[in-house]
Amino acid sequence: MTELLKSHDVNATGHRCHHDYQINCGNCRLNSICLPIALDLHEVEQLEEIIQRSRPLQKGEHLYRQDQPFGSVFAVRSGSVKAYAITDNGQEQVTGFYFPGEVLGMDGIAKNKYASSARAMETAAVCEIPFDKLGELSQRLPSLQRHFFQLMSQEIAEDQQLLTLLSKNTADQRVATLMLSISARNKRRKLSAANFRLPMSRTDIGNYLGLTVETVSRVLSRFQKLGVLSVDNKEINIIDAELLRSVADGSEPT
Amino acid sequence: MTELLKSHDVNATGHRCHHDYQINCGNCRLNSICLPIALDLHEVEQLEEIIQRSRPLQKGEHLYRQDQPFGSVFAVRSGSVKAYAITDNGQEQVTGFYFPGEVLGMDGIAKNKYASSARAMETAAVCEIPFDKLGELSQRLPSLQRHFFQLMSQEIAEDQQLLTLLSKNTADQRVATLMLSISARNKRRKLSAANFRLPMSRTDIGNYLGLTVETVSRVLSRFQKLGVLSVDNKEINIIDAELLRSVADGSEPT
DNA sequence: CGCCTGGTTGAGAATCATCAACATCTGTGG
DNA sequence: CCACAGATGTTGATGATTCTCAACCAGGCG
Repeated sequence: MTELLKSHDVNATGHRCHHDYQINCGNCRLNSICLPIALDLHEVEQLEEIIQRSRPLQKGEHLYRQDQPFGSVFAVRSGSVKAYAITDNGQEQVTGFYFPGEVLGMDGIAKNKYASSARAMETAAVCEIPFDKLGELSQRLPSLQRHFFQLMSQEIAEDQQLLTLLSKNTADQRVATLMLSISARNKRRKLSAANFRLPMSRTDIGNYLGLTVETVSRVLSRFQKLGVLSVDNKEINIIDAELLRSVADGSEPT
Repeated sequence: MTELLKSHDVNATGHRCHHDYQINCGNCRLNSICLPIALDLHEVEQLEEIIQRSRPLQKGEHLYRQDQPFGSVFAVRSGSVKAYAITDNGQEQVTGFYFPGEVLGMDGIAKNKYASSARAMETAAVCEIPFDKLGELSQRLPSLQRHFFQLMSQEIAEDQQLLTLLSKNTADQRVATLMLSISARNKRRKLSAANFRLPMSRTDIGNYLGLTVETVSRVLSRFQKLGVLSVDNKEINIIDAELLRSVADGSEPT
């Protein structure tokens, strides 16, 4: 319990230093994630010029809304964002969680309007990248064009993995996989892979994974009972990562 | 029964005329689907030059295989193709069905190797588009670049719709939605929206929709009993499209 | 302090998976 | 052209996982 509070402090500190308005792509700690390409200094400067950094968004504020005219894609700089779509028959589907360094909004390009809405799950800062300018710039910078093709391709590949998760895996496997995913993304940002705070509600987790709140809650409780991880509200502490992995890939019959 | 045979002939005829080797993008009946952009004549010619058209593939032949080095994206010219991925723990997941005019293989761009395999579900012809050349050409033709961004964005948006389907909808809704999707894609190709032959097996349908073969079979039988559609092996005849839609969106409690 | 949202836990119900038998279709070789 | 074998599809009976409904608990905020 007291252990968990410590890890929470670490995260909170991480936040504060990210809310730095002076940041640019060149010095951004996230650029190896957000722009994992060999853009040279001059090229980064050109990209720099089209990117807009606004004030941090408050929890609940929207980056964009479904059916609004598409204009920009967004890179998360700090905090976290969820994307969700409302279907014709009015049900909400969470389509993704986005952490610092990750890019969202690309589903709007096809129809020139956003296919989903995006809102901050906590205080968050984002870089807004106007897509028309990005297109122009990509005409001149082949590596930038290639990078964006890759980003979109990655989103496709990840969605397809998620399809498999929803289509073939049990509640245990889905929850375990999400925990591992968040852990891995934390690690990539040089944060703890074992301790983290979930920014989203149980309802959002369930919605994303195609499960009810109750099932998510039960699964997490069971994981705790089994000693796989500890749960204290939104604080997660992965105790036995190996076991969690074996649950996720189904080799561990829970 | 005899009625159905007739519709089958129509499809078969459609096939034959598509297996035309002389075809090019300019005269391709599918170009409004495959390239729904304002490429001018000269631009189409340039695209033309990089596209490769090989002999038709036999049923079961692969366009590409998972983990192979990524090289090209493919447009289906005739027949149909399924994409599927094998997960770490060895289970197969069908990630998509592709019909004439549709483009696949874009999941390979991110990691420079294909994230899935693709095989012909029946005799099929495809256009192979080497991606490095496409990238170069996109540098010079802004509308082509834009088109490919749109294509990939569309794939993302469609995958996310599929996520919703798997995550929130019943077996009935999933099957109904797939039938409507195939119907709509048929219609787009100026073929019958009501009568068509499913190129894929029940197993593939179930795999794609996250259901077992038995469930797919039962659902189709029930639909037939309810007078929504008629099923004769792979021949589908949509009898009450309105009812089918209401089943798909959940407003019809079957 | 108490309300309200969000989370947990329990009991019963429903959907879909599993297992099993049977039917039908396809294509191959006699 | 027919017969047979293997693959594919259908149908039924049973069972497991997850959902639904309901009660309860905890924490945050006016």
